[in-house]
Amino acid sequence: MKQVRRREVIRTGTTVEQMVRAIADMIVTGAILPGEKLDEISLASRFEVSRTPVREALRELGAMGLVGREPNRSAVVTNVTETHLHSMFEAMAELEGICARLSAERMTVDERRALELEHRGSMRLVHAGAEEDYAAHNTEFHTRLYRGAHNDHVFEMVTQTRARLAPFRRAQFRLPGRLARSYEEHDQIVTAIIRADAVAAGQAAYSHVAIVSDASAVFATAGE
Amino acid sequence: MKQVRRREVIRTGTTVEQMVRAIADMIVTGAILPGEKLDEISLASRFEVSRTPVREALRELGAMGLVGREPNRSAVVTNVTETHLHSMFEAMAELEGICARLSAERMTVDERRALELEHRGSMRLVHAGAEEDYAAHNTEFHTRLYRGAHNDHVFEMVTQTRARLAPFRRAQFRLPGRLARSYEEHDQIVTAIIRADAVAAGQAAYSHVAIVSDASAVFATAGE
DNA sequence: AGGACGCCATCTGTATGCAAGTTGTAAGGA
DNA sequence: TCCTTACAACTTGCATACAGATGGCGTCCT
Repeated sequence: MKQVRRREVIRTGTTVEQMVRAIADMIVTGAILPGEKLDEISLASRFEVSRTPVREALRELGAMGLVGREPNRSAVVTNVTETHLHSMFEAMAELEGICARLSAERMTVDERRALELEHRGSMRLVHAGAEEDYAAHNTEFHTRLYRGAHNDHVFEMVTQTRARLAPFRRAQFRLPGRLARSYEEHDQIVTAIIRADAVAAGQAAYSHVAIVSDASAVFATAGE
Repeated sequence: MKQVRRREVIRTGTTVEQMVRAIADMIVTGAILPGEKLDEISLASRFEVSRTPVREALRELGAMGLVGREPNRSAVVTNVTETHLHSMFEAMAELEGICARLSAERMTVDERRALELEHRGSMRLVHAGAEEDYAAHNTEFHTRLYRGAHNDHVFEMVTQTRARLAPFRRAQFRLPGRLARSYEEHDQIVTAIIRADAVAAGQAAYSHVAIVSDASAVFATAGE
């Protein structure tokens, strides 16, 4: 059976980098679902380029782990096994813990203040139950943690891991009461960082992610 | 000035994956040095293929972080800054710590036994001062730690990080007394893992790598 | 003599064509 | 009826050709 679903043509600037980002976004945002095939010709026509740059984009996405590639087979949006998913969430928790710990030690005064402001500002989103907006805030909040660690390589790893987990985490804030609990957990992290309590920050961040992982694992399997 | 140095033709099987591995090996083993340009035409003739698969291989290496790519420029073996190098070593220490900690918790009896055997067997290499052989043992030893963590994603991250650090770590066992000290540090890690003492294993592994990092940083800069 | 402009060589980026491999399907036989 | 097998359509892998960009070098002007 063919992919009958019609896709609109995408007119970015058609450089390979932009295609990579565009396809990655589609995967991360769920416009393309895990397991779905990405054949080169369709993508080429969607982006209005030839197959050559598409192939390069797919290979890059493969190296990033977002799509799987086998010889003479279409690229496929990676459909990770449950154990691999678990390993990614666990790794994510470890990485977040590292970032929070290092942030507690290394953040500048300005960074600490900015983090706290960002965090406090999200309280009204919790009260309003604005899931979408809170999700955006959440991304920003965590990105600040990653940057605050002042370690480029850790930043790279955590960013990539987050990208690969994104497809499985989409519905996390739909869980009843998750917003409020998330805020609480952020609060512990922020407090520890302001205090420069590295151990507490690391632990708080670790469990924050670990909790989300449990919740999302349920959703990921339920959504299939 | 042209790259006058003659390179022999490489006759692998000429699939892109093999080219990626071959080029990655050259970078990791130092056959190609950081900062060196990798122009597509030369590589194509060396591998006896056209530019197309070479381009894909280079893009993949770029995604892996082994080479840098800018628009309309040759790929360049990544010449990391000192701070980035430091960040990678720090990340490596964190990852090793995680692996050792998880290994202490999760290794099977067989894995623990194999690790210990591998370790004990290396003692004679220390006494013989066999740097090359000890380096091979060292790789094997650490790989066992990575596998023992039973976490695919962590394994992936630590493996990739190690690959990117390899060019800067080549001479590490040339330092006087380093072999014996390395053995001692391995011993602490093994002991902790056998005891299933996660915290001790993590700390021992962390400092083991952190120490190596200091030593190698010296060498990396001295080698320029 | 020094600097600026422009041309040329060279390399990267993309398109297209062809060969090889894979998958789905249909026909034939057990 | 079900399984096997062969063929056909389609998709990927690679090579080649062409277009666009960049950097170096020489020339010309000041």
